Amino acid sequence: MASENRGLTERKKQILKAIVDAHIEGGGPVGSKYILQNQQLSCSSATIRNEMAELEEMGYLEQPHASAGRVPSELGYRFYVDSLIERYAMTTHEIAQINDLLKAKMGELDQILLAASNLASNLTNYTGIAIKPPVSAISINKFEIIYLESDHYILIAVTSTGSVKSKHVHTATPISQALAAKLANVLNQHLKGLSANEITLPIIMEMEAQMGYESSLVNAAIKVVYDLLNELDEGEMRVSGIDHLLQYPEYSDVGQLQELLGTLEKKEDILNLVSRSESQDISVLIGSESEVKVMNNSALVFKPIVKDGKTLGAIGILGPRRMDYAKVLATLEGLSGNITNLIGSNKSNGGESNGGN
Amino acid sequence: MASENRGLTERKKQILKAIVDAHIEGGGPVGSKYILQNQQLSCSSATIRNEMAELEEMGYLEQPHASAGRVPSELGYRFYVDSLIERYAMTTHEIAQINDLLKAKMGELDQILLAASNLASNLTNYTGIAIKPPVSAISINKFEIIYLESDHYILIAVTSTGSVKSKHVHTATPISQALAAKLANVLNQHLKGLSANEITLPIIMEMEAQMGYESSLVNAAIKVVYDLLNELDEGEMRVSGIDHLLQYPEYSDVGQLQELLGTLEKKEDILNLVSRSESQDISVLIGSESEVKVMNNSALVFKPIVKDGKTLGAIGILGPRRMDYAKVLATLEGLSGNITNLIGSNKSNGGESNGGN
DNA sequence: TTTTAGCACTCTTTTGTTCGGAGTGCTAAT
DNA sequence: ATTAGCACTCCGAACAAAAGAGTGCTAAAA
Repeated sequence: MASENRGLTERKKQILKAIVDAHIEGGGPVGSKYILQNQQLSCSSATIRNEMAELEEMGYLEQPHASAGRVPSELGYRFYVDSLIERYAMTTHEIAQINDLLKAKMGELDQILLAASNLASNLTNYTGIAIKPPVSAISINKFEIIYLESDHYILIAVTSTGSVKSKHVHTATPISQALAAKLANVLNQHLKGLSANEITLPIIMEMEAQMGYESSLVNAAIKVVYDLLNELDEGEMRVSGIDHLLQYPEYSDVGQLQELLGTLEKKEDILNLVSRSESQDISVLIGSESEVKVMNNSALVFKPIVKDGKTLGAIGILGPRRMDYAKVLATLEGLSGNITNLIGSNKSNGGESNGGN
Repeated sequence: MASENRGLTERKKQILKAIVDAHIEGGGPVGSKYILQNQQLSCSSATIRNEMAELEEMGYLEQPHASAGRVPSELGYRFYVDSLIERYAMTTHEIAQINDLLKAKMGELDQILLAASNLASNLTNYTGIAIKPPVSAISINKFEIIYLESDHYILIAVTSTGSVKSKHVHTATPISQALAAKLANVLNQHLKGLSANEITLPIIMEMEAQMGYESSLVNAAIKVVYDLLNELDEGEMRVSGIDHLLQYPEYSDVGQLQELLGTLEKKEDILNLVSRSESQDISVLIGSESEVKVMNNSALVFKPIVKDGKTLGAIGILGPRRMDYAKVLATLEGLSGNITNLIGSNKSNGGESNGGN
């Protein structure tokens, strides 16, 4: 394939780019005459027609029906995105908007991601996606217990990613403030740094032994810890700006739109897709490149948010295959830069924060 | 109005109900002939036509155009919901589904609500909504500080509603474990039970005085507390199953659908609507009854989730005005019952839990 | 006085037809 | 290798006609 790309003459590239641009702009098939007008090419429409026929043969273009113009194929888009794109410079206004909104939301990572995807959606007029990938092999770095009543305490856990989760626990046997402290101690001693499947029976037994008479508390606590680790494992995804999709004619077909919304609701597919991507850079998935069947005439662009080598989340854009890639890429790039700044700058007074994951 | 309702003859009621039922079923206008066939009435279509004309005059029916059948008006639906509805009995299968899913999700209230709205959406085939109303005048019952490093601690707050919020704090001046404990102490002493606007300067001053040399810590902490209270104040709303909407012809008009999705995205309107409702019972808002302009041909049904007299959240259903009210009401009723059970039963081993709001 | 049958009328929806435009492919000339 | 020209194809808009559904009204029946 790469060698074929090389094989494209300068003029073919120009024509291909012109077609993709025009199709992104207008949505319909693009004809030879149109290109001739909106592009300074020193040749006639007939020549363009010939070139287009060749481009079609090579797989970069498609023809909806015999006497229609050409539409970029998946391969055509891929080529466009990979090599023809003109970087879109964000306006200062847009940059200011990003700064304002994200600064204001400087809070939990969830909130930042959500705000970012919202913003991305509004800036680009496509659908925004905020993703928190499932954190596999997560562990707990610190336990803390808040004693409330004789049968009621709150178990708090600080995870290895720095986020804090809590759970209310109601005990069958009465506890005291001191007992709660002791329990916290035992938990910290034995479970620190362990992930869900590293908590083995021997460890539990030892903890029970150490708690003596109150060993029943251990069991309850362990169960809660386990639940907690599992919850952290789940991954989340939130979508914003679906209404934007409706403005594009490709989604005026109710059936397909419904299918697309369906996959957006199910979430697993996209969540998998994003978390399986090992690249830390922007990914562009066009149409059926992404095993998710439904996305045939859609494209998904996303950028992971990375800190200290760990992927904490991702923001993305979902839109029609003919989306304005230049703008989308620039927007995501800009946003992710801001987010990374925001969560990287630890020396503030308010400080970065992570609430319940 | 009530007197007008009274004025409806038995036959008029029967006809009205038949029309609403038929329209809910089919979606289109309902004609006199159709009613005659699907209803055992001892009269002819002409009589029915006369009755329908009268019902229209009284405001219960509408005619899309001169020679079409009749469609229930807003008033017609209202009457139907208020007095004609046959309670829909949930199948045991549905009940089992509810139990399974909710039990499994027994975790944070957010999660329960979300799961419930999801379930409601699937059971009814409309769009589900999970709402956490803004908790005005919320206060913090307990502070706790987890010391991490010399310039980094986690501030944890247990709110009056029992949920737990946390924030990482990075300090400008170095702290110690002991100092962190002292700070927690001061916070607990002075801020317990206060809402955001009850934290006055004198209180802050006194706290600073009490902290002596380390008074700068107080300021930073207060700011965090303040942020935290504000975040709690926000209210949240999540939507599931928008794809269901597309199956109803009333939403095949892209423009209107887009508007509706727009209001769903904005959230404030619906959030206001729900939190302003003082009833603890199921509310049914039909069309323009709810100031939200867009919902002209939609209806919103929601049920608050109440515990100890406090509204903790709400689950709802959004769908076309001609929705299957019987089923929707029964589903929400069933779900809310289960949720109330779930969060009410405090004496379990795993226990109810509230993570970061 | 209420109900009913019958019929004329209205409005929508569907279907078929026509027609123009846009765009291509091909061929022959440059 | 490029171009002009032309025949051909296909789609979609516009229009007309027909079919269907349902009403309102009138006059007769109960």
